[in-house]
Amino acid sequence: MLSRRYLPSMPSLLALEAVERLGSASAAAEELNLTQSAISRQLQVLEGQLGLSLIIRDKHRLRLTPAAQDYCREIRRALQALNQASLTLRANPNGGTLNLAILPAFGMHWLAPRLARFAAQHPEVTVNLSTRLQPFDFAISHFDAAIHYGRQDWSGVDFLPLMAEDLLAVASPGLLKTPLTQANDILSYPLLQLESRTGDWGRWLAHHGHPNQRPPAMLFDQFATMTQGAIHGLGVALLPLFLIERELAENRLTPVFGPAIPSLGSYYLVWPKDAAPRAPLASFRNWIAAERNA
Amino acid sequence: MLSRRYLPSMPSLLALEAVERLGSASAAAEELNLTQSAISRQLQVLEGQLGLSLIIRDKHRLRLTPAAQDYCREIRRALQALNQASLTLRANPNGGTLNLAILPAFGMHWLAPRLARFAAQHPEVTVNLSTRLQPFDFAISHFDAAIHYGRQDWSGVDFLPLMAEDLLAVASPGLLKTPLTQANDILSYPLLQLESRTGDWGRWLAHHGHPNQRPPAMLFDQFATMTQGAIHGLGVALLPLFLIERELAENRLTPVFGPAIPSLGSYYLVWPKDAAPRAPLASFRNWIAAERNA
DNA sequence: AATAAAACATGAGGAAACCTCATATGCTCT
DNA sequence: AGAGCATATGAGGTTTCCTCATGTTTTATT
Repeated sequence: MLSRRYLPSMPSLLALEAVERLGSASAAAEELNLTQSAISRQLQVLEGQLGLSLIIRDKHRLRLTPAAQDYCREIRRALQALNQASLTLRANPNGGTLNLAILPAFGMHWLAPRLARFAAQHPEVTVNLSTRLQPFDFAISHFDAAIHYGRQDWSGVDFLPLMAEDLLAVASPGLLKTPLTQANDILSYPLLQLESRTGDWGRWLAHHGHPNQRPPAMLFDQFATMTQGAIHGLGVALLPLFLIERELAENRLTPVFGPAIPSLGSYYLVWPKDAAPRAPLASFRNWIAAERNA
Repeated sequence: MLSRRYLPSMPSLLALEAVERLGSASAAAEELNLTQSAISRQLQVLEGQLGLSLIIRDKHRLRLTPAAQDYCREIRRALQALNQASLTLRANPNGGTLNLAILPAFGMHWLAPRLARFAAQHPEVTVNLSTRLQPFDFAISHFDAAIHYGRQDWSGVDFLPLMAEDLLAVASPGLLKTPLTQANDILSYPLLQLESRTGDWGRWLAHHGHPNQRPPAMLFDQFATMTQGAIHGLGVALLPLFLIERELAENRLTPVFGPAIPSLGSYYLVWPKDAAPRAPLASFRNWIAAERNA
């Protein structure tokens, strides 16, 4: 339960936050369209209410104590959440909001082109997209749902498969002087790999008859940068087909050896199993379930 | 930047939050030690400031609009964060706070007995422990550090190995009528397994000369419940030695076949690579680095 | 059906919180 | 030394917040 007694007032929190960020009461006053006097008093009020001193007044400079800096970190996050929630509500007074975590590559290539249709069908829902590179625990995030890649090895969630993935070994057309005659030859080139998918090259080699290898590779955190690396001749990359159709068509990337092989994981829409049902999520689920078949 | 203009006042947010939770303005007034009149006015103020109506006044009952319910969900979280931060600060005005995510089993058996020593050495640091079953992305959580289990396959983090783990196949003493003569025989008993470690039985069998198996198993989300299941004769479990020393000593669990085998992963202290340095985390890291060798 | 109980809205007015202005004081830099 | 800039504070005005008292409508009870 929230007790009114220990919650500081909004102006005092804003004052502290601005002072911490801007380094002086005067600067904070300017940002908040107040006088320096107001800031000074709010800081005193806050210290009085919390019953401790937050600020070391040292030769007419304001310095926050370490504890106050920690405190500031927390309240800033909370204030931003309040601000964001209020702005979202103003922007969209009738419908709901859907907070969706996406994978950057999938979001750009698969979801983005389709999302306009969802927005048209459900103008009452505002979709907030936020990019995450890794699966995460819904219990500590504020997302209604997420796009994950993997093998359904998540717990406490329901999911809906969206798309399988095929991986093709590609490189810049200039990289290979002569075509490869066997898969193993690829080891003489630098290999590019996603840091979240470190087994892929081993699987690719096994698929072509060279099991139990775990070749070293340059690591990238996102497909986008890895694709750019491959285009610029950094090495051979194992990339999802759906991401590089254009690069292949325009001959900026070219297959190196063999056909595309199916990826170990797939893309899923994932949402927490025990969350209270919400209309925006239900709409989105229904829409995406229809969309993935289209 | 936070603008004062769109941040509602604390009293108005508290009023909305309480009304949503308790269902009436009168009840909210009682909880907040205010009059019903005050609540009624605060709701009007909030609606005026946001420029929309949050409440459907239907036959003298207050019902929140769907958008207002969504809004409420967000502000409640933020208010609780503010409350929590303020209370923590009051409780510990001089030192810092360390927010640590732990794995339940490791936290109970390894960390808890040692943590008192850290608290004694660093009375200025308050440690907040929070149990998480899975690794997570620091970018969306508020943790300073975490205890993870795995094989260092995380990105954007630094880590410190804490402890390796040995797995022993155990069961209730009454479960096996006759001792097993070969590892394979274990397949005639129900197997218990952690849902986050689905490869373990396969690895155990391979270790005993039966590769490429992936036996079905009952899934548990935590070691604690799985241990209880094993004790009560549910089947054979593969459990970390350090968790079941007592159960073995008191003969509530007994080894089934073979010695303990090393686990694929280890326990690590993990913290975000790019976070601003903080004294509490540094102290904790130093302490735990010394502790793990003790 | 009448009545009591409970819920919300609102006018009036006081208290508290918040802010500004004016001014004092101390540090810093040239 | 003096200009410039920083914070602190007394005095006083404005706004926000809250209560009291009262009225209206709904719901429950007798």
